[in-house]
Amino acid sequence: MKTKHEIGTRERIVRATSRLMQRQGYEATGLKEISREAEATLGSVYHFFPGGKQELAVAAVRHGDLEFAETLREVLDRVEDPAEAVLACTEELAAGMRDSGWLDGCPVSTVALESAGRVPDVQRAAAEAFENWRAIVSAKLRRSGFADDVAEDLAHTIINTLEGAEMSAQVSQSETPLRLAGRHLARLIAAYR
Amino acid sequence: MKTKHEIGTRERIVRATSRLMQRQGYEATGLKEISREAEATLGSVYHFFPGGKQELAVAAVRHGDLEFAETLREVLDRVEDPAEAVLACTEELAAGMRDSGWLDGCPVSTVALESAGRVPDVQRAAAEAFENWRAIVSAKLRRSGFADDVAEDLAHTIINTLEGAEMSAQVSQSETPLRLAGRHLARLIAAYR
DNA sequence: CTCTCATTAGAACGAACGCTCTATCCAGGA
DNA sequence: TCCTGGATAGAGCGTTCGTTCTAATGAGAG
Repeated sequence: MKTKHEIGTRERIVRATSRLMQRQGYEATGLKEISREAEATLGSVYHFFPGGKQELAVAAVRHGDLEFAETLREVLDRVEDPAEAVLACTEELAAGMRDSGWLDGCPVSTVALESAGRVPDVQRAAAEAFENWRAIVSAKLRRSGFADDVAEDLAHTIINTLEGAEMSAQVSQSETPLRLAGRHLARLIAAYR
Repeated sequence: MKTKHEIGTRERIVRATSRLMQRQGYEATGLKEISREAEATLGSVYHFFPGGKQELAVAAVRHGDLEFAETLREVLDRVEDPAEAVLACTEELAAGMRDSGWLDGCPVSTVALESAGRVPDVQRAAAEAFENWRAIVSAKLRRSGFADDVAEDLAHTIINTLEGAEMSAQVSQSETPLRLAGRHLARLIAAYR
């Protein structure tokens, strides 16, 4: 049975992996570091993830996927107008980034790039994350009256621009890229009205 | 003296490092692998780069910076209309990505994300690369009659959207993100005319 | 109580890591 | 001709890597 009141060991391991890989990436994050951070032993890590580091990274990417999907849904539901809603997303991202001292970027993108062409399972999980986020944005646009194909296409660029601006903001330690992305995406959405 | 006819050892090392880190990132690329790929010995690597892996990564990022700056300038000079020119950039990126079997993404972004908050020298070099590329796009927009501040701001989002779409294209192994980015950026530029 | 098995615990493995070090090579100047 | 110093060469340093393995633990079922 699961430990009743406190958080389960498996979940602690996944969260620690996600947090560490968000900040350091896949290669720079060691299993001993993960087990230390999760307050679990190496034995527990391999008990829950017999597939080792790769299986662990897939779980971490899925965790980051769900995590960001939830905040994305929340912000998009809070603001009615889709252009303003996307703008609100950039504010949210900028705030999170700044508050972490420019340490917490996208929980998926670093691992995604490192795994591309090298660790297929992880790459697939990352692609699924991007696709999930895109679907959330696409649904919002359709709810706001956009035609299906326009919404699908726009959602691609919205997510990708957010990703690019997030990376640029982190590397340059400035909110400007995200603020400009918000303004320009709002204008783009308005242009397709 | 430099070896006369053939390419210099130092240059071979930088190119090998840039190529390997483009595909594998900073952490996954070893110094022995670099020296093997560059057909140089470890002694030569440390002779030219006494600062070790970090100094090597800075040189590799600068190399990727200049490399992409050149193709960017070339494409933007070839097509007069700025919206069509940006579209041409996405075609160029899509072609390069596809032709490499989705292995060669942005020569800077993977290393940029890995180094963020962990290897300041490399992070700075990556930020400078993004800034250089932005300046090239900004100059093109100004040449096409855009006001200075509009050009500066738009250039930010153009580069960041290209980066995001490039990452998405690589991870999903599809040209679609880049094609859509081109179409939407063209529309955005037209909206600011 | 005893049995059972999911879970915890951590020592140990071979391989690879970044880096240091000494030795050698060899073209150009004196 | 000898000397000098940039360049090459690679063995080996200590450390850490991902992984494997055996043993202990401990709560619930019978």
